[in-house]
Amino acid sequence: MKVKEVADLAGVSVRTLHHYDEIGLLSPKEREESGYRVYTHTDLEKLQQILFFKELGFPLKKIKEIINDSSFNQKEALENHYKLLLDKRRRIDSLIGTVEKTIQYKKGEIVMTDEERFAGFDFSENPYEQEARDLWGEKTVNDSNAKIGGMSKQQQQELGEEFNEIYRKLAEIRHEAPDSEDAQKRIEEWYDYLNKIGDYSLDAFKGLGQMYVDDERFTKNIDKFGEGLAVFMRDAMAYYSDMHQ
Amino acid sequence: MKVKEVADLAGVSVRTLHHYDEIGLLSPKEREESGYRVYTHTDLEKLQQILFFKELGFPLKKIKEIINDSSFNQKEALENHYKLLLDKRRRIDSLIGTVEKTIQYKKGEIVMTDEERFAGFDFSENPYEQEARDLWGEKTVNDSNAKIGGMSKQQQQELGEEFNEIYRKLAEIRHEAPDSEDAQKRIEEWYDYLNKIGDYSLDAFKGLGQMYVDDERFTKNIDKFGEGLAVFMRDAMAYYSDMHQ
DNA sequence: TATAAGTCATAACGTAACGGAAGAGTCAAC
DNA sequence: GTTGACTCTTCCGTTACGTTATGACTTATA
Repeated sequence: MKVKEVADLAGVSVRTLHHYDEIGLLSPKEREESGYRVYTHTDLEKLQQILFFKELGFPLKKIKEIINDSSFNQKEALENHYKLLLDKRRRIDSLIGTVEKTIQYKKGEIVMTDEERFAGFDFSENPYEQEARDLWGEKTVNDSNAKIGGMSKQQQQELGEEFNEIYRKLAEIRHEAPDSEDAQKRIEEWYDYLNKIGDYSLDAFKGLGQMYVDDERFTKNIDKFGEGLAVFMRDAMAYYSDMHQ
Repeated sequence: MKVKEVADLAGVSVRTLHHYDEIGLLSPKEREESGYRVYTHTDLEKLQQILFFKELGFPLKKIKEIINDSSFNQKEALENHYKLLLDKRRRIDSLIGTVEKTIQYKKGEIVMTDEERFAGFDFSENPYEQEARDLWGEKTVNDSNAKIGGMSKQQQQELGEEFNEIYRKLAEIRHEAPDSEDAQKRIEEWYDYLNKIGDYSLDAFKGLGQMYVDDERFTKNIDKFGEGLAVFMRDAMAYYSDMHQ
């Protein structure tokens, strides 16, 4: 399918699809010799996913992180969408209630507190946003190590790539012993990398590793690269920092 | 109430309230000697209205036009909000249906057309957006005469002011005869003004006047400045163009 | 009553997700 | 063989705030 067909089908603009291509969110693999974008069935499925996330208020950057993640699970995602859409409907219902009340109030039939007047607007009041966060990981793998905050977005993105690279490499060798030469070499890379961002003492480094196992949000995100990676990293990081004191 | 109280109550940021003040959407009348903004009860009611419109996807500029319009009717507005929220809920329901179907599809239980895959996303498919437009006037008075498109936003805004000015003046004299000297002088201003934007022949000018009466969207918007203004303008414009052929 | 914590103000720059127009190539149809 | 409908890339514009930065004001507490 060509771009306008897709746009009409999905109810988005051609410009939007171009934009999604630009930012690498949805880039149709194929191009005709003319240079025209050709969207396959799989691209349509992906677009559907994207639109679900968008409807639920996720920023495109986050959407990209989520669905490009190798461990992204479509079925799980759909079930989460389902939950979040129900929440959203509840919010709308709450707003409808507020409108009804306000109409009555205007007629002088009831009184209304200021709080009631804003019921349904306040996102923080209901679990909607929080739930979304919980379902998809507080801040995603990319910035889960904080500190990154103080850098330019440019720098962050560049680091993000390397970040994922290191995780992938570690995942590959996660069944080796944490104190093996291979593992320790990779962990050193990890330590050096972290110190390009922040300032990690060996102790902090060790503590961070422990957190990978203790904090389930970290565990979940890290294990996306491979089951058991968090534990493996904790052990390798502990060994590394003990050895270099 | 001071700004943070309001922000917390309504679930918006302080910056948002500052922004609304900046653009003149919601400017608390009172200030303490310290310069602090003080929001009254009426301001809260207005904020509620604003948030309803925002929830329904109206841009702030349009919201400002609507609620600052002297003819703005709160009760009517609330009833429209109610309708539009119901629509929105239907859209969510449709999306929920789409998720359910997609899950079944993934399980291999059903087949799914590409159209079904995007049901609920496409705003143009359901009457939601169109209804919103109908309820609040196609493009509002400001740009209902098209042509303005080819100008910088700056210029448009400047013209917008004058635009409203002319309408107001015309409304003041709308009970005089359309061929009176007064009326014809004002209509000439109107003609000159239009030709600063586009290129209106006298015939086009006459036709435009007729449209003010024939197209109920125009009628509605124009008559906001005063009941019967559209008819008055049509007659005055017809007379004017006949006289200057 | 001093002083720190919290809140307020303005100002100015940054960002996200496109919109819209320009200029040029492509494709199907008549 | 020329329209008319699409397509491409490029680039500037816009909306609705977010995010500091800097300085003044208020309030709770030592």
